[in-house]
Amino acid sequence: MTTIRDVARVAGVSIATVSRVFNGSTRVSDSTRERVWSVTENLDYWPNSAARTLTTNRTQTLGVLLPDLCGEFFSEVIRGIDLAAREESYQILVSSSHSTPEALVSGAKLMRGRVDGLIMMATDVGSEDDIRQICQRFQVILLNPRHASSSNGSIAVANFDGAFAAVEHLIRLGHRTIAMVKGPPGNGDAEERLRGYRTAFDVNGLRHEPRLELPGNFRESSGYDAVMALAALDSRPSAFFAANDKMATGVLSGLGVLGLHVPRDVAVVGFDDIGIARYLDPPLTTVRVDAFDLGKRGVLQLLAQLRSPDDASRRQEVLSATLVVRQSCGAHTRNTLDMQRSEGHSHPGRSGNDSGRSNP
Amino acid sequence: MTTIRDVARVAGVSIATVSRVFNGSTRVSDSTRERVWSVTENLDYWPNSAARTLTTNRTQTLGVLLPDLCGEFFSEVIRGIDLAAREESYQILVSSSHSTPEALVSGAKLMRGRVDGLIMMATDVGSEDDIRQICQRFQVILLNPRHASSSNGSIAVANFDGAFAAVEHLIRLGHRTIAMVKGPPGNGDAEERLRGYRTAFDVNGLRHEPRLELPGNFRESSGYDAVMALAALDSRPSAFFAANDKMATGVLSGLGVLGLHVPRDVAVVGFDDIGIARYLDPPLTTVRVDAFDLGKRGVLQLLAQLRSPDDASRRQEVLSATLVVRQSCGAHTRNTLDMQRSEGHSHPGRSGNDSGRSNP
DNA sequence: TTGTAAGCGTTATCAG
DNA sequence: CTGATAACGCTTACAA
Repeated sequence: MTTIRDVARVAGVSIATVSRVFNGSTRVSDSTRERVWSVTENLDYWPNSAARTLTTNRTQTLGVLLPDLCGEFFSEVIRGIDLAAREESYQILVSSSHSTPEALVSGAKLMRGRVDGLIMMATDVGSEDDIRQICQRFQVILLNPRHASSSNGSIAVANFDGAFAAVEHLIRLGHRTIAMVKGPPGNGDAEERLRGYRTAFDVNGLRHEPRLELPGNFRESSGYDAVMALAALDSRPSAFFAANDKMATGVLSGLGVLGLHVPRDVAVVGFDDIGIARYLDPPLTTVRVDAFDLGKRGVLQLLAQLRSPDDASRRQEVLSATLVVRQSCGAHTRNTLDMQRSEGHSHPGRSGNDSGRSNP
Repeated sequence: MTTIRDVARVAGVSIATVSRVFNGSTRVSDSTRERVWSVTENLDYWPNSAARTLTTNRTQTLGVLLPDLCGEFFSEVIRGIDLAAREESYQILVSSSHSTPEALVSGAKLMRGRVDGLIMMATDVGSEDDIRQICQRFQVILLNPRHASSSNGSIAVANFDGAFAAVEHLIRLGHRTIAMVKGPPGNGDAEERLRGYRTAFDVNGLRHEPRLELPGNFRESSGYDAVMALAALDSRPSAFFAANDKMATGVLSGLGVLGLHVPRDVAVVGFDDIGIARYLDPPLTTVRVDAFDLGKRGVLQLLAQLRSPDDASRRQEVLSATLVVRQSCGAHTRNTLDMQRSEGHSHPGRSGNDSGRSNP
């Protein structure tokens, strides 16, 4: 393994000079510089980044701590992080699939000395202490934090606003009995979405009935189950709001089994706008969260923070969640299949995910 | 920033002893061990991984070099890598979005001294020299390599076999005039799939007509264009084989516009089995490549290689590509929509991507 | 069982 | 402009 010493020896200079050449110092004569470069080339020398880090305390690397890499949403977040980081010549060190706060901390420990800053998505049950522990060692940007505290930069997702907009939209369409399939208890996103649901009723002078708030766990099956649970009731809801798209898919299945047509008999709205949402039958009205942008913004804010670490004003950004109206809510009158087709073709090859590259 | 020295000083021992405690050496008295741990706790000391790397030459990190992180396929690969790595207590250092061989090399350079090995997906136009340069510095596993050479471990994708199976399936269904929408020229995957297409004809004693081989670029629009290009012809094909699912989607759009029903009038088969394939109308028959498994296997093989570096026999694995028969090829007689529904509900919450966690 | 000290491959601070 | 040399934080013989 060739080191800077080898280059220095062969070039007949000191290692300090070689180092200067690599770091673009001007205090090197042209002839020396050329000689060093040429030797470097011949010896095919690659500097050791770890050693460099030890002295400079800089890594050109951003740590990414995620609770789980499963699912489209996280993939998109990672993609956003990666692209933004690459743009700024940073690499990313990923440690994911952390299901417990302890695992999160141990992942963070391994990053000590190997990253300039951290982008972190806290777990559902994230212990505040553990997170604080991490935050006092690294420059951190929290993605979708439980509680935005001013001591850390963060990018929150407008769960409340999105849910509110979705339910208000249903109310505007004339719905009064709107069921909600909730997310898992203790999950911050789920709670905010539920709050948005309830508030939409309040604001419009309506009452939200507890019996219409059905348990769910973000999985498809719980959407299905929710429909079945309500099927027996006397006054069935005219609309369903599911706390995520997967459960909305289950709701569609359940309604199909019951012989109910969507949106003619029942309206359905989801949350997330996952890839398949527009391909469902009928295309799902949902609330879109731009996961890619979430990651990208995290990087940009972290980099800004790294550049002015003393700046105490850590920003708390909020990523908007926007209602995407398709067919499942009944707002459109067009034929469902026609719409699906035309939507599929109106932007050929222009979807955000379309890299135009081979798969694989 | 507290270091091992601080711990040693406070605990009243030498740094060597502290180091021994952390590294689980047995040659430390119980009392000392306890004292060191307690001081570590109090000082809240986290070891510096970079420094440790410098002496041990081990990083517990795997480098991942990808041409591009866009698209579902790569996300899945990353996910497979991440999960497998995590399973073995490795972190991953990602450098992606490399469009040129030079960028790939510069990404690799930055990994010098920071990874134990590399998982690399070579670019379409990957210069052999650059790749060799990288391979002689790191333990490398090549994902989906252009040409599997025995000097490197690799996981190839059975593009040829998959395409062959797809086209043969169409032939068995009675199709004789089968158009192919090709991938971009120069792309290894595309070329192999084309070869599979042609060979299926040869093997069955049929002739493949060049006029039925249409240009494509892996984007949706080129599938659409291909259909339009053939629409004018006298003897229209009874089936389309697209080199990837995105183009197959475009083909479906095009046929829809022409008023042709799939699969009654024309059969369509794609390649990749991207997430939406089963939700298309009709559900797309395609060739499935398990991207997750590709990444996972890469990690496992790399780790095996790291454990016996001298073992000259670098394995060349091949990842199978299997035909997934849905409705678009016409092999099934069931009602299309019924099938979609039942498929959607028969495995509620059990899809590979379903983490059961919040999105976000 | 513990301490001393020589690295690991760089960068950075001095003199020259 | 260039060269010694002391860090950087840790591991690991080698001694004690």
